[in-house]
Amino acid sequence: MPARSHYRRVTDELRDAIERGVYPPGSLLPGEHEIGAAHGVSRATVQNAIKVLRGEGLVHPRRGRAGAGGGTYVRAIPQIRRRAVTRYRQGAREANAARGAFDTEIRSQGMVPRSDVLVAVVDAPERVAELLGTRQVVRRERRMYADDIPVQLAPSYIPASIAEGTVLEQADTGPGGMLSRLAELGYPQSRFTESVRVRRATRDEQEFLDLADDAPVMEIWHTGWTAAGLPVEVTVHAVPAYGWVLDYEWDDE
Amino acid sequence: MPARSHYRRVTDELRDAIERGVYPPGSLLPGEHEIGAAHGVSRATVQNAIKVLRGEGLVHPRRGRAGAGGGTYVRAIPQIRRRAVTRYRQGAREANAARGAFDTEIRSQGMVPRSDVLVAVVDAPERVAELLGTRQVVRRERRMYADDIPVQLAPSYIPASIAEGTVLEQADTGPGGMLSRLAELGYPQSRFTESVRVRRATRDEQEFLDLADDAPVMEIWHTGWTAAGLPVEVTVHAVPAYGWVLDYEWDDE
DNA sequence: TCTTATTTGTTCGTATGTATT
DNA sequence: GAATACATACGAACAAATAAG
Repeated sequence: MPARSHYRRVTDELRDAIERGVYPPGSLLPGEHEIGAAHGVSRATVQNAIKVLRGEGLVHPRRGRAGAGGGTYVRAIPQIRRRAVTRYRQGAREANAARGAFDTEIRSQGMVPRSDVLVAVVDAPERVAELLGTRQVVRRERRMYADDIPVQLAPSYIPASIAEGTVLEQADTGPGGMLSRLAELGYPQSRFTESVRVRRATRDEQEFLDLADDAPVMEIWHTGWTAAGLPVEVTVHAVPAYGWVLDYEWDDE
Repeated sequence: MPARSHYRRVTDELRDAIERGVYPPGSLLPGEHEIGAAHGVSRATVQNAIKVLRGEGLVHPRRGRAGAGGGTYVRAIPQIRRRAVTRYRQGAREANAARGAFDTEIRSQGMVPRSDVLVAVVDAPERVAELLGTRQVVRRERRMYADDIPVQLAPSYIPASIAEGTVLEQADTGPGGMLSRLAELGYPQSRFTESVRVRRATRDEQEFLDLADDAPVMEIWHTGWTAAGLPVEVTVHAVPAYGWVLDYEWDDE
């Protein structure tokens, strides 16, 4: 009887318990020995089960003594909806003095947005250089949080010829964010292309997003174009694959 | 320096070997004992490594005697690009007597498309009923292949009031596929919405797409609307998360 | 600062089960 | 039935991380 192997049964039961609130977000799962005893299986089997949940980003173990620090924690997974078409509209970006699309987006879903930015002039990665047609770029590396939970890592690239020496090299780009400033600089964007794929998280992403090392992320390559067909900005969004929903809409022709 | 664990090292080396063509698609990896001997680790460690590759859909073990059947196979992962906006245009769908969007899409990428369809009148799943505003629907369950490799599972739902007794209940919907027939029936679609998320594969999907049971799939909810704002078709595409790239494009306002 | 207790992380060896030819 | 190779499980051991004392 293949039925269901032990570790899958344990996986399902733990997941179920988590989803039904027996172990609410932020709480601690019982220790591995304890779970094993409760289900009548060995610790190795419990670990197999937990490994699956880790890959799903549902739990998040830390070594160390229980009580403080150690144990396997249930993660709060913010389910975030990203409305690609509407989020870039000027009205949305600048509503209530928001600092751009992410700000508005998170707030509209009842969470508190926060983000850090690291700016530098760098050599563009190959694919970015191809898209922008130049190697010299200003990189704005953003790390974003919702309710203080890391939810997105997104470096943006703008040709240095456009951004260098402007407000785009500062952390806070003001109301409406980067797109509003680019428009003021003479590069209003009117067309967007996005490319979505799923891949394993990189080391950096694992660390920042607190993901298991075989956890999937969605990678969104976003390019903004002027009416003349000039690409002026590329952003590579990386988000935990299980935590986001991407919405698109368009008219035929 | 955490000093990579053994199984991660083995994972990386196997993945690297696969990507560099040492083990080409369709070929057989060495047995688990053999890999273990080659890397100086136990079989359990090798299995940990292979489990990761399985989750990525890169390999695909089968039990049974070597030489025929048994062993761990390297999967041919067709990398497929789905151009959401262009694929639904009439010109694209009907080019060269194609049977719809998928046909054209796969052919344009140098592969041979094939698909099976199963049609039935059913009660719509809840979310579908909400979207279409009716419970009675015709379901067209499509299983799609590229170069004879299963690449997509996609049930479509059309209100029974529209589809029942029409060509839409037949397997082959003719040149241009479902959308062209719906247009002829008086329901041309002019607006589309899509919603993308990542989730674990269901049992059915695991089996058909030949995925590990914790493998991620991308789920694309596609809705087609008439100019009057009537939803006439919902399709839920499920594809292996690591094998597809989704392209979108739109103009601002 | 050092030690210690606790908890997860990795590995091994071994055994048994299951699918396939 | 026999042989092969993957699938799961157990028990044990030690490593690494973390915090408390």
